[in-house]
Amino acid sequence: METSLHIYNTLTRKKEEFKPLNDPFVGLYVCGPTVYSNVHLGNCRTFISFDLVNRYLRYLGYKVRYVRNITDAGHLENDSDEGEDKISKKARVEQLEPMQIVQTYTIDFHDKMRDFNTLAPDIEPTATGHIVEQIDIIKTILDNGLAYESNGSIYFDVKKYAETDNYGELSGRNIDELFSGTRDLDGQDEKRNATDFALWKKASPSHIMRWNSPWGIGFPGWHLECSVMSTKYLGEQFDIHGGGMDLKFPHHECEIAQNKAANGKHAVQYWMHANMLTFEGKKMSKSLDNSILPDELFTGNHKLLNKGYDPMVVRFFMLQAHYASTLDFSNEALEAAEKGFQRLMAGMSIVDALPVSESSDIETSAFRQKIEAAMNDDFNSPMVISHLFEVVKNINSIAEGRMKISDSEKEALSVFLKQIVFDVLGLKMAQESSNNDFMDGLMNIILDVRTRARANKDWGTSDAIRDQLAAMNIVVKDSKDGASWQVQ
RNA sequence: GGUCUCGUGGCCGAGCGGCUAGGCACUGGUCUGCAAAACCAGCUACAGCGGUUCGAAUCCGCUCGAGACCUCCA
Repeated sequence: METSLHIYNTLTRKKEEFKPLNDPFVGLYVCGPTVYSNVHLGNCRTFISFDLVNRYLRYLGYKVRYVRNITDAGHLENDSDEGEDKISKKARVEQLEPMQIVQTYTIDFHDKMRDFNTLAPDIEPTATGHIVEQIDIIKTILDNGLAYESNGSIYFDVKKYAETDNYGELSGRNIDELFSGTRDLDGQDEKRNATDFALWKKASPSHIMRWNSPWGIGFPGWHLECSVMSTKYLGEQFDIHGGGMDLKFPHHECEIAQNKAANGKHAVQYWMHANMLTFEGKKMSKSLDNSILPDELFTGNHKLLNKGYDPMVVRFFMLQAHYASTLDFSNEALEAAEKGFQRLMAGMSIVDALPVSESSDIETSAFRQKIEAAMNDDFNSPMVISHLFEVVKNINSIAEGRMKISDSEKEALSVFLKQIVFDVLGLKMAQESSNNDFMDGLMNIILDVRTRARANKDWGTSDAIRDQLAAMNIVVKDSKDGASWQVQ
């Protein structure tokens, strides 16, 4: 049983005990989105995964500085040298100012992150806000002889770097194979080797996002911003760097190389990679045209969906899988998650009203120990949830008088569950489908009529009301204490 | 083609050398005018074939199958 936090480090491919560089402070950097379109569900999974990490670190008492960037420049469309900047292209196509694109999708991103109840990062820097710093680091790398200028652009010299350092240490790539596999450069290329990547790109006359630099008008390379902003806000060395699995190569590999080329240090102590959300076994991505937008999922307005799901149901669904495993998305899986989530929340909502006894059959401290052990084991949220359902089972047993709980244990359980479910897992009660007094008033009248019909054994009226409401997706639930309703 | 990961009951998904994870579905029960809801109980799976071991879903080998990265992606 793990009594201290262990993290799977994708650099060493081992689970390692977490020891912050500067306890109790923890530096956490996560690669944020490129804001050229709406965030899709797969993106959200990564950020929810690292939200769990952030929340648990705070639960453990660490003083976390969470930095997550917004990529608003420099991210090229295709090959890291050929294509157009994604934001620039969108701006050109839609005839908008690039910063309009950035603003629109940054707002969308923030809205969705709020829907999913993720904690905002402490610092959210943008690439365009750090052009000066990016130019500075390029100068340093040039001075260190690990980059070269070519026709107004600056490229990182991977081959030179690989003479003293291990390019490929994170992704497990063999540098020689990398060179031999991509040898055939056409004569036009500005780069010395195909593996070299851009630190600064010369802007063509049509390129709208452009800045002045010692090498002429241009824009920064994509990989640079993360090196620069993590160093600026977390220092040359910091604790955890996270991102999606698909950023491992080349993005994170390049980041490592840039940092080492600039200051000789491997910045990151623990590399963490969140795995992909798949649909029918395939990675959800825009290019495969199988991605789903959060709003489509919330409303159910998508050809692949039978109905809409509350953001908390989606979050719960994601937390039922380990962050480092792929998670397959389907209607069935979501419906299962919805039922499970409701069961968990129902259990939580009756804790405070539980009858108490002198003695107690359950011990909150035992649950706490198991649940913390699960989280300590590389943030094993599925295991945590499994333990929580054990707790729910006990809560229900107490409610039905088959088990006992003491007053002090009840208090402890109530506090603990809120900590784990709300603060660490970041769940909250799902929004009532209809949370307004007008609707409640109407429904009370209707259910009151039905209750009176039932009292008179007028089953025809009673069932007609129930059936008609069901046709409107309103489910009537009868219990000993009267009828309640829910929009399905 | 290269690098790597994974194949768990009807579905999703933990576990990763010995103690039947969990959720959903399903079946039975309690409750109920009936149904639904809720609750309780049942449901003993680890791709195939070899090997290591007292013992393997878990380690090793092979076979089959799937996926990711190598080009933009979280």
